[in-house]
Amino acid sequence: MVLDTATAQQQVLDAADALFYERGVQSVGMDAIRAASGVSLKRLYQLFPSKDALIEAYLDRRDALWQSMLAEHVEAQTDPRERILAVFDFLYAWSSQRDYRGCAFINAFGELGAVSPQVAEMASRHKEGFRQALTQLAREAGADDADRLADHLILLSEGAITRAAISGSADPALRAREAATMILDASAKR
Amino acid sequence: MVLDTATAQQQVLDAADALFYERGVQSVGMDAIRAASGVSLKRLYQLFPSKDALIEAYLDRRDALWQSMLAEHVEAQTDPRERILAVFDFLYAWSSQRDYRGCAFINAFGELGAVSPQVAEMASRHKEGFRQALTQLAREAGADDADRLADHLILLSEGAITRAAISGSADPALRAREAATMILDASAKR
DNA sequence: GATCGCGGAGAACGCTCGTTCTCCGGTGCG
DNA sequence: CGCACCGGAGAACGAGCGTTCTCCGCGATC
Repeated sequence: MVLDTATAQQQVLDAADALFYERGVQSVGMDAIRAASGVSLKRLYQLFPSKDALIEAYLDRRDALWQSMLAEHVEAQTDPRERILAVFDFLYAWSSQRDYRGCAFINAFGELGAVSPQVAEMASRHKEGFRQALTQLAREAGADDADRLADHLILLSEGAITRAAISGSADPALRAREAATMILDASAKR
Repeated sequence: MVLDTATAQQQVLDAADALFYERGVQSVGMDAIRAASGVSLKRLYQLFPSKDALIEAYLDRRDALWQSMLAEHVEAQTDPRERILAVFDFLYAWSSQRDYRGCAFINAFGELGAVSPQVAEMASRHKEGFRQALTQLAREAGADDADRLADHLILLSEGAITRAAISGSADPALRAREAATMILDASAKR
């Protein structure tokens, strides 16, 4: 089977995403990715010169996908407060997926953060991006200390993400949404 | 060097704890634990028949240690509200440690949760224990829905734990404490 | 003092895995 | 039609690792 570069790359990334996310980065061998993608090892190494490069591409794509899914939920709302709460609706929808396994960056950081500065850096950047998105939403909502509000909201979000993964339930996102409304009310009343 | 069983076990667990926590479970070989503990491989395998068994012992000890550190901070306070906030003071102290790398259970779950039911189960139990401790504190504080309050507090806690690990700063614990006071105030006012 | 057995040091074994190499069939171009 | 090249399949290689085995010295026992 002969594939042009673009679709071969797509299939490799699809396979890597599914396997890395499901089983963790270190537990998945390059051969498993070859088998799942249907792309020969030779080609695989032409597209990504090492496993590290593939991991990087995997995380890059996750980051982009995650941001766009979040944006989709947020942009469906117009009221500034509803836009903030939409973050938690997104988390609920995400953590309800059958194959949900938590945040790929937190998982990769736990696995390799101390061993690969590359991965640590990408996790840090991913979370910083999320922080900035929340800060922007907090600003739009007219918070007098948008940074602080964003910090509080991000704690609830991260908590919901990891608790949902470990407990295997999407409930934490609902609880996080409740807590977020309380924080929003308390912030507004100041 | 000849060691009696108890101290050999102690040294192995000390070495395993330091290495597993710092670099992740999969990145550390049995030989590294042998070198760090000064216990021969033969003895090591007499004490722990497999790496899996050692991982289990490592997590067990972490769980006990973590619970006792938490209890220490909580019990230093008598006022119910202060006892709840002491949880966040504990998180601050913990995440300020130089070798802090987040929650060992979250990290192990990210690495092996999908591959080892053993590890997944232990992570789940550890978090459940934390949840129950918080529920107890919430009850003592007279919350009308202690379970819900505990759920909100645990989200802030988990968020602080993972954010501190990735950002390399202990600030998240301070932000979590602030958010917790807001949640407590809002809960009391109902 | 001879013997037995436990423990230490580390070599050995078998397996996995990241990466590269070999062989080979097919395809496009002169 | 012949040839050069690209890509596929998978063997091969070298390293790392979990686990076991071998060899040897030492202390205890009769």
